[in-house]
Amino acid sequence: MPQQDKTQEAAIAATAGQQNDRFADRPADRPADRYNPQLVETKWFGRWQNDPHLYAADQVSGHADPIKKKYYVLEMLPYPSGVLHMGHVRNYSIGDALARYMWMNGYNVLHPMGWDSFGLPAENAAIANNTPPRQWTLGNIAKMKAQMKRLGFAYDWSCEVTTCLPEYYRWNQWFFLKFYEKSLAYRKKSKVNWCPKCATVLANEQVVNGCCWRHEDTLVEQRELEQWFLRITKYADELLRDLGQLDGWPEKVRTMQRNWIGRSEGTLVDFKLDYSQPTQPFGAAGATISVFTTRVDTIFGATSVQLAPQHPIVADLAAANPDLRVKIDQLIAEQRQAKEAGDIGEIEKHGVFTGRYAINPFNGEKVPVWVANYILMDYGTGAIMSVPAHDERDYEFAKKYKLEIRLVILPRSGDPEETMCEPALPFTAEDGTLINSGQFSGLDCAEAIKKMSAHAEQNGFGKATVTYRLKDWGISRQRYWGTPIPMLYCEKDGIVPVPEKDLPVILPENVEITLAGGSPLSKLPAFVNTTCPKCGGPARRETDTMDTFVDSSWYFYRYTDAHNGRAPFESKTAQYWFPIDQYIGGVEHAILHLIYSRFWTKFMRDLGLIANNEPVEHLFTQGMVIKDGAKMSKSLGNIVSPDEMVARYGADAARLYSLFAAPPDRDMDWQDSGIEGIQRFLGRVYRFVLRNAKPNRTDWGNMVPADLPPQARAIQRKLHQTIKRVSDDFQGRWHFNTCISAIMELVNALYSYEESVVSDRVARAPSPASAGGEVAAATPQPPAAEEAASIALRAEVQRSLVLLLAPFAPYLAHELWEMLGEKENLLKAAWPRYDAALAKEEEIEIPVQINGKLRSRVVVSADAGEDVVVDRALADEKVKFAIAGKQIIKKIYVPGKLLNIVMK
RNA sequence: GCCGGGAUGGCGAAAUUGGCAGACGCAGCGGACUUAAAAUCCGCAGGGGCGAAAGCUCUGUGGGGGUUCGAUUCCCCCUCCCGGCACCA
Repeated sequence: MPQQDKTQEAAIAATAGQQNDRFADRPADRPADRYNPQLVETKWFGRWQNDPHLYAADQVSGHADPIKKKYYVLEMLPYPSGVLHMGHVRNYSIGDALARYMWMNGYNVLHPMGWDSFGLPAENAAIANNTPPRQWTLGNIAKMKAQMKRLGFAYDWSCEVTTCLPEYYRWNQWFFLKFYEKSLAYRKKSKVNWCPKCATVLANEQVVNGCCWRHEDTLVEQRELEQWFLRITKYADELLRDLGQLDGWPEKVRTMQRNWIGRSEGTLVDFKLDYSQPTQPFGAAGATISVFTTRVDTIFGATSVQLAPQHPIVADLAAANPDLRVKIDQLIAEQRQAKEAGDIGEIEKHGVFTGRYAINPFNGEKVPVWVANYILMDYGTGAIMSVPAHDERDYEFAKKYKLEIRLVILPRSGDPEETMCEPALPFTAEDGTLINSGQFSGLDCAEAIKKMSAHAEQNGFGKATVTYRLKDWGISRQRYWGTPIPMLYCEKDGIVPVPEKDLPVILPENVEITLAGGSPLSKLPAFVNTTCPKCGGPARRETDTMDTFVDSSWYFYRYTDAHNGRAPFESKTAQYWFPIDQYIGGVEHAILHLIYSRFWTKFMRDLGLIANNEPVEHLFTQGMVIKDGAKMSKSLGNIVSPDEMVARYGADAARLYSLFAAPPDRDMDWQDSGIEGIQRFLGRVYRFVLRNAKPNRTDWGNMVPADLPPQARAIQRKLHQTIKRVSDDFQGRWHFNTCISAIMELVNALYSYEESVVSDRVARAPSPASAGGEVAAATPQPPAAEEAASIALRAEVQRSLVLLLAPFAPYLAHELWEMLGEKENLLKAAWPRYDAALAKEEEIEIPVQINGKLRSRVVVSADAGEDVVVDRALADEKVKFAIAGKQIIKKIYVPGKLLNIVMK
């Protein structure tokens, strides 16, 4: 504990004796008279530490309570960098509030936490500090776990998952074998991002503006490497289709996934190179150029074929033409530069004519074959037909190189009699009619696309097809700190999977980590050299490790059965808990993690391990934590440390503030002064309960009488309104900022009530109150009936107030709960219910407008009809004045809301 | 360029279905308590004008238009900020 707190504590202890003796009936360990978060939180922290099963879900196999409904609430697991940041605190505060709310509503709640603990930072740290990645990682986990516990998050640590341990990653390997068995894992050559300074592969997300994230002046190269892929594209259609069912997901995320999958229906059409011009032999790539188009209806307007510079046919054509080779290399360089600069969209279009022609199979026309820098090899077939009249890019290109522009679609006119007019070019809309298109002239575009695709297929030069932007998932990483891919290479038997019984393939330790010379594992003969399980001969191990997104694709299933040594998890248990009821995390994972997870779930379903089609029922993406107008980052120096906040204001204040400052789905602006206000509020609650809690009284639980005095009735109404507001938000829109505001309003109302009751009593009292500052002590006794009503009401209010606060500020809530003399565990105490009748206002104030301008207000009973309101309004002096001498045209009454009198 | 989200007091924000704009909190100001300060409690507070004051009045939700008795909210156009995607054929 910091020195400051010790002195503060000492000061409190020293003054304690001087305080009045109203709490003489409290036991010796009585609470401090002032809210001291450190005292409260360390006390409960200690108790919770000693109860490891506090937050454990009911066991499923055997004796889960069949009446309780399950609720699986999950926050995205962190990478163990070693220190929590405010974004984590916000994320976990949302999930924790929800978990606690669900517990209090009687659910069987699963609320686990784990560590996404493989990945490159551990290797960097190993190089920088000469610490083994495992040691560094496990040390970080210990630190962050301690931080999480101190923050009071209610996790069931008995099912903690640490992805870098063999007990977990062996199941990554097991799944990989299953993928391989089903032909969904395969090996092929592929382009990867390569940083020459790091001498290693980078993930796409580690390439920033075409440069290495750690060497910002070093351009990333593309290298061809043999890589393992998972065939996610097999599920592309299902992944797309089922997005439609995920109505518990933000539309933004669904849209992002839809775009990422990028399904595009179109037609493949084969253009044969012109045989009548055999000036060169055809190369290995053959003589047919297959193009992909979504607008086969415009094919009669195709006036050239455009190839990506990397297209295999281009290499053949250029082989015998050094001049062409030079120009094409130039195009490749331009394209690469644009990609690296991240503005491939703005590349200036360049192309070069190959000197060859191809034949449009629809009309037998010869069209020139060009190579262009705006054609991408990794989309479609890397070749297009160019239709300048009906495509903006083709139009721009044709204008530049003076290629023919031929109109083949006219806009469809609404009136069939009307002559169709020539559109401004390029005309790219799909509501048109074909012209100059042989037998297809006169068809609508949509109909033409179908008929022309069918025509191509019947005649063997094309077919309707679907293309995706989504690519198969390359999971090989030439790094050390990851799951070894369980495959072997035998000279005799080729690629051989490691037999299941030999799993896990253990990641060796005591490995020298360097950035040079390829994967560290490849330099370990003891790891690499093994025997082939088929022939017993010598074999080499795969030395690549898996992408860490593999780890996070299924970890939430492992939570349900974290210690299973025979299977990744027990199906029955997973079926009980899945799908996840609520998943909470940052929107930055909208694509990768969340699409991989969906893919993995569908694969596990096809394996028969689970029954659900989707892993996550409701997804919530919280906003970023911002300070001084920018995302918190070391380089900007605007980091707020959770540890420091906990030390200064307490975990409750840090958590409550992270929920109070903005709605959770929006970015929140961290202001140090804001958290002080929250601490003040918690102190106000503390003092109120401290003043009013009288745990030894026997009339504590008495029913609140129906005929309360008006001021007490107002408090009761406010209480029930507050319970309604907070409960509704948990059920619906999750605007915890306004929930907390509502609780603050309730507390403010209690202070006013206390004040007014006291002043009433003082007014009634025979003599002025004696000095002393503490209102209650100075108060003369009220009549017995009123006192009883007041006590019963206060008991209800205080209990409910503490319960309402429990999801947001658990430490203080537990402390106050104990102060109230409650014995039951607050975590399992019933969430307060509101009574709609008690929450209802008896009298309401109706604003009266004249011609839309507010002129007065009238007070009526809540169930008053329009006549009453109008009568009351017309009798109002201000209204009378405003309408004098004018004529009432109409009266608009919105029940319970407003009256507007329209005048002339 | 396309697709989202956003713009409201000095600041973070609220207004849930078209109905009193600014709840709640911060900062600020005034008062009480105190020898004093801190802490605490009470009160004031969008801006302009008039008024000693109570109050009255005009104005105000990025800008411009529209629909409506009534618009922060719905429609059209524009500006700026944030996020994602981007010659995807």
